[in-house]
Amino acid sequence: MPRPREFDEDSVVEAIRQEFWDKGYAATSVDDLLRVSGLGKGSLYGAFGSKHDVFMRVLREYNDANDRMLRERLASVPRGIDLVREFVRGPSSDSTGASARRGCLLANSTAELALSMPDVAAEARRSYDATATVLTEAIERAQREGDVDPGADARQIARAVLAAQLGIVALGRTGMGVDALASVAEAALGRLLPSQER
Amino acid sequence: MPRPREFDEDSVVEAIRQEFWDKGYAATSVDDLLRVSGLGKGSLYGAFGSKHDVFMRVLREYNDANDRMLRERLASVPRGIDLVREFVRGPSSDSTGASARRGCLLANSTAELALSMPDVAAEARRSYDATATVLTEAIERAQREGDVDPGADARQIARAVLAAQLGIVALGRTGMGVDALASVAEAALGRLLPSQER
DNA sequence: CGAGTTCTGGCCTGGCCGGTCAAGAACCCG
DNA sequence: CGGGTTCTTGACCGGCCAGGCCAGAACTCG
Repeated sequence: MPRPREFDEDSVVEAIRQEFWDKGYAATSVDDLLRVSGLGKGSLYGAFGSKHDVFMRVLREYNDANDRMLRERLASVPRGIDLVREFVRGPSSDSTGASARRGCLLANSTAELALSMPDVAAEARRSYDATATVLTEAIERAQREGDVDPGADARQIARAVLAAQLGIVALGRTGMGVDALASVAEAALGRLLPSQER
Repeated sequence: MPRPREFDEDSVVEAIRQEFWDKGYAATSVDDLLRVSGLGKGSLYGAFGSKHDVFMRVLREYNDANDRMLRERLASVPRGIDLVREFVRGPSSDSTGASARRGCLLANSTAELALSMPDVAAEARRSYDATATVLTEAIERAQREGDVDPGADARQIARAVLAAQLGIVALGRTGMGVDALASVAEAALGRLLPSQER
């Protein structure tokens, strides 16, 4: 019996995600959110709550989507080690460098907010842990497939790989060229995963 | 003949640095800066210019101090490879984890602002380049000292080490425990620098 | 077609935003 | 001790901030 919504919740979340991603949390005003979503103030607050609530929702959905994508890639990739390579090379795979400059919403948000917003820090831990878990599985598979030394601690390698990728993302944000970025990725890969068949 | 300043410029810059470091750029108001510095508005604007100007000055001095410290450590450390180890372990060396949570002012600022403030991005490139240069020198020295494979590309290793450290800093900001952080550092070090004598 | 429920747009508020400026104080030099 | 210069204080500006609120619209179901 109620009046139905005139907007699609998912596309609003996506539009708002773009805005937070580009400007950061504090630099994005609620008016910005209204502009990009096309909503009125009442609708936004009614559907999502405060600015902080919208942001947490955006961040959670972003992380969930990333983790899901990573899992799907792991299932579809020919060898476990390929996922790891893809993961580390990802940030430098855009030839224009635009997406490298943009960085990762989670990494940006953590750097900006983790100290003052405990829930952002907790969400970051949750998501990075999920990522490390998928990477660990990929590396264990790579060990079974003979691409990684079976005696190594897969979880430790996974964490080192995650750190390297985060570092590459951070460097990419400086506007450093994608070729230089790619060479960092290759250097890290070559040393973190010294497989026999490179 | 002029009236002399009543404040010490350096200690004002330091107090303001703490504030920007803890809260980020956008979340820090000019009133915050006045409060922590004890200055009146006119004095602050007269001495430093706009909020943006103060911030850039703080950031530059922070980076310069870090690069200078790294150089000094390179000069005083027994072996080149020790500097690299120190550098990667740094973020996890505070047992309480407080400084790990705080992260690095440059990394935080780059993540928050690089896209919307080109001068921040440029300053980040400059500083990371300086860091990579010192690391390269340390690794070249380590090659001469027999701690690193002399056939390797020192600059490439340096960049991979820098990326790993940046990643560890990023992970530290999530509030992840220092012991886990230290194990990431050791995993990265053990694989990036497989010296014969570990 | 009326009652009940939710959604929508935007007005309103109190306060904080970054930044300017004027008036007077503190100092040095002549 | 007076003139010149810079520094300090704090009032003030227009505008934007996040969020509250409300009047009315859109819909479903009885």
